[in-house]
Amino acid sequence: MITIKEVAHHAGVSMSTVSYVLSGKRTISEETKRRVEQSIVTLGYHPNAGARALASNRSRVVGLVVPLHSDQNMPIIMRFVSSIVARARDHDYDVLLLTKEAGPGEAHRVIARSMADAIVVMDVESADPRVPELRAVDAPVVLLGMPDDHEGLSCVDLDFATAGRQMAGHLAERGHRSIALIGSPPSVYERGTSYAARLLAGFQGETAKRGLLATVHSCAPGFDAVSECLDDVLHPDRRTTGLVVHNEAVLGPLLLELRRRSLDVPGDLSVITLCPDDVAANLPVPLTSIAVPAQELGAIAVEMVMARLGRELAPEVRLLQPLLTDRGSTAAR
Amino acid sequence: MITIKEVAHHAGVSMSTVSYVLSGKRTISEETKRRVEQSIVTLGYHPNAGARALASNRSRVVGLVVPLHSDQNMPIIMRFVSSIVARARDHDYDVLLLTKEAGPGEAHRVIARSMADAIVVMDVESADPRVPELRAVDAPVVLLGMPDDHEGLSCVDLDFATAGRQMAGHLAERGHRSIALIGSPPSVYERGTSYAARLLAGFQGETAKRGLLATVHSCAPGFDAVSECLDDVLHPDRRTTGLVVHNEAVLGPLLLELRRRSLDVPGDLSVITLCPDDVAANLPVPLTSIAVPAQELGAIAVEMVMARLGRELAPEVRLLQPLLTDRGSTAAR
DNA sequence: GAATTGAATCGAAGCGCTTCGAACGAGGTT
DNA sequence: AACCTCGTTCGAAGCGCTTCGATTCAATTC
Repeated sequence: MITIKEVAHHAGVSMSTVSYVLSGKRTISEETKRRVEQSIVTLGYHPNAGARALASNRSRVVGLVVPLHSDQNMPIIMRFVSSIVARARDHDYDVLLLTKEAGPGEAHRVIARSMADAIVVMDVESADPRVPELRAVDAPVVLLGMPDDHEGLSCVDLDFATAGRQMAGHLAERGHRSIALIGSPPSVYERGTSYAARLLAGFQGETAKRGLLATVHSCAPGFDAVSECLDDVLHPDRRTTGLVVHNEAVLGPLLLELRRRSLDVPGDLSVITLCPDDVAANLPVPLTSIAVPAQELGAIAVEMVMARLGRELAPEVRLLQPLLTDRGSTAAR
Repeated sequence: MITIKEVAHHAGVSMSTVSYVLSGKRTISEETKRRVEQSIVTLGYHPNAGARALASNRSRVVGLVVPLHSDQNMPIIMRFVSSIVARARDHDYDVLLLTKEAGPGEAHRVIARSMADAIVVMDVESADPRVPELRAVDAPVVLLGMPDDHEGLSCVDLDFATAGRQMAGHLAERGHRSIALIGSPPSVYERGTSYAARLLAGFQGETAKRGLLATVHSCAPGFDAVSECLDDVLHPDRRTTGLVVHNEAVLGPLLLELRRRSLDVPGDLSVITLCPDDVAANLPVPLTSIAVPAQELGAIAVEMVMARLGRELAPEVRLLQPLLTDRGSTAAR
């Protein structure tokens, strides 16, 4: 293993000079810098992370708590992870993979052991049991998702309430008077998943305000469940003409089932959804949708965490405003 | 921060004694051990990972290279990740998240910097460009997937050739004489995805051996592509009675299209597939299938990597034997 | 020309841990 | 009584890096 000492010797300078070339924390003459960098390349030097962490009291690692068993939304979770890793690397940070399933102690463990300098937590729920423990973690913590009680914690999320309002409004403006929200399986609501509840609240607020007839349906994944749910949604009494779908896993089967029933989108039924843009665009019928800006949310989370690494910074909640893309799956009536 | 020194002082022993209590590398009297453990709890001591890594030359971290952009199969990728993290934690190892997209240098980087002790690589392809670089990494490396040239590297994978044979055999034994393999889109084969090619080889070997009439079809996702593909598969000349599907994305649309054509499974057509068990079970028609044992594959990968951490061990290829679950979607004729 | 300044570099003291040889008794052997 | 053994424990030397004065030397100032 090549050490900084060997580099120093090879370049004819002291260890500290090499260190300062690497960190840029003191001015080094161009000439010396060049020689040192040359030696580093020639010898193939790689700084030892453990030694660095020990001496500097910084690991250059962020811990990321990922829900690995989450029954659905895997693709979108991956998008978050992917953007978080990429942004972290931009800051020359690596990502330590922690799982939600391993329990709440994990964040504390990696911080206490100085394995990571900060924590990003995904998939935070309304009444997330992890919140108290996270509040006690002695390092910057940023949550993706917004628990009801987020005092003292920094959060980033999409403004789901506004999204719910927007989607209901979009249909209302096109003359729909009876619309339905197809949401996640009951388990998701029971678990108190914050985003589901907030979207629901926004949806119901808007439909009430506009005096629409609105129904809400939980839907499990799988063809049978979808078919059953549709039976319910399309009950003739209600003459439902618009669907707001907040359940990515169900989109494919739902469109299949509509086709099977010879219901045209948007001729017979208008459909609007909230899901990643490429999912909405690549369905059998492209859907008008609000995107979950996973990329941006992840990037913001990393920025927030990085900003809090050096200095003490007040906790902050950032709600991204939804953006609606019209793909022609909603019609006027 | 509580250090081992403070623990030692509190327990009235030397630092080294505390260290040995923690590592178990030397015998310590019951009495002393008890006192030290008590002090650790009382003071809330957590060993500093950097210091430990520096002194012991071991990071207790494994690097995991994950394909984060892979457009499909996210759920199954998560299954792998999840089992790998869990098994690694069983060995008191943490997982550093590296992305396939960040390029091949990543594995080398984290090893050279002693950020990780070993590497697990997911989603390895036939002619994976990463293979040469991985071979040069100075640490245990285990691949999930089997490149054509895997000399000097350890690999774990499902035995796709046998799976192809089994599925063809399963239909043959039920009296089918003309069967079709519906595979992935051409792009997958062109990319040289190792598993697709191996399954194909097994399938063709078995059908040849048994003297069956066998055709092979690439199929893109989407309704139209599936319908077109089916036109081809069901060409009257061949009187195809059995389908082997190796393309998870196509399963739903395929079954739907068969239904639309009033073809009963398994009455008119027997279908067998390779996909995760819960996918096979939750389709409109539950399908007899071979599962991808992600859990086991991940666990084996971790075991292999751990086994290679202490001692020098020869590279090894482990192919898990496929397990077929009958869900009644194939009939005798 | 002595004093001051400032840029560039050096030296050494840690950071918190592991590990190896040495030390120390107590008990058993000759 | 001198000598081993063996089970426990201690001391100290690093592991490779960062960082904080201290130092050097040339340029500038009075």
